Amino acid sequence: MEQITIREIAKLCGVGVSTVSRAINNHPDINEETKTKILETIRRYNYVPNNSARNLKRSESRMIAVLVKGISNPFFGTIIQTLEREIVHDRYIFLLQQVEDSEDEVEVAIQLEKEKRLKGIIFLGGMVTHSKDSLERLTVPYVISTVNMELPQDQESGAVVSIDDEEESCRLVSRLCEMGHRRIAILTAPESDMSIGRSRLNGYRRALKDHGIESSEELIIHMKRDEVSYTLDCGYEMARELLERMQGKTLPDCVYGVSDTLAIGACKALFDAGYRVPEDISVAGFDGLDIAEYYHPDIMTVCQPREQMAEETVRILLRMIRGKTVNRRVIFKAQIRDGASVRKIQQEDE
Amino acid sequence: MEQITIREIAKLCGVGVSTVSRAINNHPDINEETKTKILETIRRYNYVPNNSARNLKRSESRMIAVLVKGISNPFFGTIIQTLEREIVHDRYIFLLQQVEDSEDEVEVAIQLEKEKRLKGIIFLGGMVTHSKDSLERLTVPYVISTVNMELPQDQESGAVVSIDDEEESCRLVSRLCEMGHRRIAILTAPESDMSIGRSRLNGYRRALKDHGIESSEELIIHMKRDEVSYTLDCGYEMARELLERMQGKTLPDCVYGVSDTLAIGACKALFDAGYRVPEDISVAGFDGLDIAEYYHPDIMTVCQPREQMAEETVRILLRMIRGKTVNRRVIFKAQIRDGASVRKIQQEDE
DNA sequence: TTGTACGCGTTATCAC
DNA sequence: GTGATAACGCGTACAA
Repeated sequence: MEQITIREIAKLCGVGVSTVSRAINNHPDINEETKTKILETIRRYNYVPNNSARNLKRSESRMIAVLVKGISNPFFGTIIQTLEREIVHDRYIFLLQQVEDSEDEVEVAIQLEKEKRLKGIIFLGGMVTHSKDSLERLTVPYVISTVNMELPQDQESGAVVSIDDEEESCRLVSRLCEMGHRRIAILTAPESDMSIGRSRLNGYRRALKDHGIESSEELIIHMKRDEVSYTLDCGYEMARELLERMQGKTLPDCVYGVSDTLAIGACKALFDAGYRVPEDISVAGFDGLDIAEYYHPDIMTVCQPREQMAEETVRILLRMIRGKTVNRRVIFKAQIRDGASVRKIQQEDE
Repeated sequence: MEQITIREIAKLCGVGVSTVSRAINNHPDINEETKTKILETIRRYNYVPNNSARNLKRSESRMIAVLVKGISNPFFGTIIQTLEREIVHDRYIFLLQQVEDSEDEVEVAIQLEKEKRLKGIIFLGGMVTHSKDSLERLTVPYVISTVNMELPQDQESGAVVSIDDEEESCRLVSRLCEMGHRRIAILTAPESDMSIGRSRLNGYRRALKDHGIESSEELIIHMKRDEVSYTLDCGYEMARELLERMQGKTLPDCVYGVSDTLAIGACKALFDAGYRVPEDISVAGFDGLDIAEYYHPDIMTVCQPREQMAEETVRILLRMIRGKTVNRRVIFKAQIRDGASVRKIQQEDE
């Protein structure tokens, strides 16, 4: 299939290639008449400029890329929308790039930066551990969003926007304790995980300790097979395992899933086993997904200020692009959203 | 920031650029020793080839692009995963490309095809109406997946894989009728919509007619403001409107949301209004999302065979790429998944 | 096995 | 206002 090029358009119009280029790119110094004629033949012949050639030649673009690992994660939905809105609002071009689980997001970023002459980069998800060596190879500003990562001190072109997972998890569990819950089970990431699963587990442990409750290993359910997967399925399976472990023992007062999806999956397992939520057992989640609010009963959860975080992410990135100094670490406060999935336990229970 | 190029690597190693190129691209005809030396210096200097230049020069790639409109739609989650698995399995490179709501997916495809020298294209979502003119400009095979679109007869390089939305919707509503429901409300897309919302509404109408039930306009709720948005919110709002319309009248037996998200949103509105599902009113959905199964009560729905459809999509595309003839229109049969959200109504009700 | 030279399709810099 | 022409960075005939 013969691809038509700018040269042929030029020939067809009896003009030089640079004139065609001017017409395409809305340059001011061009005769309106010739311009319309050129655009006309471009349409007639369905000519489409080759982006690779353009990127190659162009010294810069106004493009900001959002690299997201696990794009089907419902947590990212509104965040991506907000990022896009803000980026486009500032007249930058928005590029959403999916990163495979097996890929290294920083490597992808480094390649993309060259390929598209990026102005800035936003990382969403992933980023558990990254040597400063690889981050140093980025030559444009970047923001790591919704992942509470330690940034090397000398990374002047990088910033982090997130919540404090451990702290918020601790607050949630404290709240549960204050509502009279003492036997609180947790569904979390594999033992090997060093990301949010770990932080939220640490917060859980700290809250129990603060309330003089001894944490029991049998109430801590980790995902199997070292696979991090915050899915409904997974929550279901983990709750099943919990119930199995509990045979012959007293049921926990409450099950805390470190993501809303885990919590909802757990609810299903409890219902299937004939329990009621929250009458027989309470359930709490984390993240503040819409579905947690729409579930019946609605799930008590830690609501991350996703829109604000996304807005702040873009704000910081743009400031860095413009060479201004910024706060390189912004930790948002989350809000506990009460839900009917957690009941208040009478003091007489103790 | 000085970007290092292949030429400088060549100079540093005291070899020609072609030798460096050979080392990068794993060409066989190169001395192992020089190759390792080159790769070593590439690493030392953090050289990264410019993809734009590569794409420009390369006459072909082994890349298949998946263009998805509305990437955060949970319906696409497992489909995308399956597509990727199958594409990678056949040793093609998978590229996921988001298409903005405001963009024309075919235009994006035409550009991308040139830029990346694509071998094939898969469209997911969108594609409501497309003139054959624009589709004709694609020079590589493509498959429109999960959208039941009419393809112009002479489009030899295109195919469609989907379900028959009208038929399946009709089957679902017939099932509801057979379970004793007569006053069935439907929550669907705006009147202007000509895509799945329209088809599913048509199926609803046909089923009622088949069962000798007169369809009542007041039981048909369209989305507001001509915005197509299959969200929980939207389902909630529409159910609220339905309840308002029903003041002083008998409640419908059942609410049918043309997507599971709408159905779940509707449940919330019903619960908030003090009704029980399904005791006071039944609810049914469409699509077969995981969350419909995990919801409490679990939602009766039409389960699209998403994995099979995704597999078939790739199979067809690969056959086309290899120049074989294919069935250019594959309509899958969906399966009604029963759920506790719909109750059986005694015949005495009539 | 290796190096030279050309071309991929475009934009930018000049002259005119 | 317009047209040559030189890059952009890489892959690949072809010659060595």
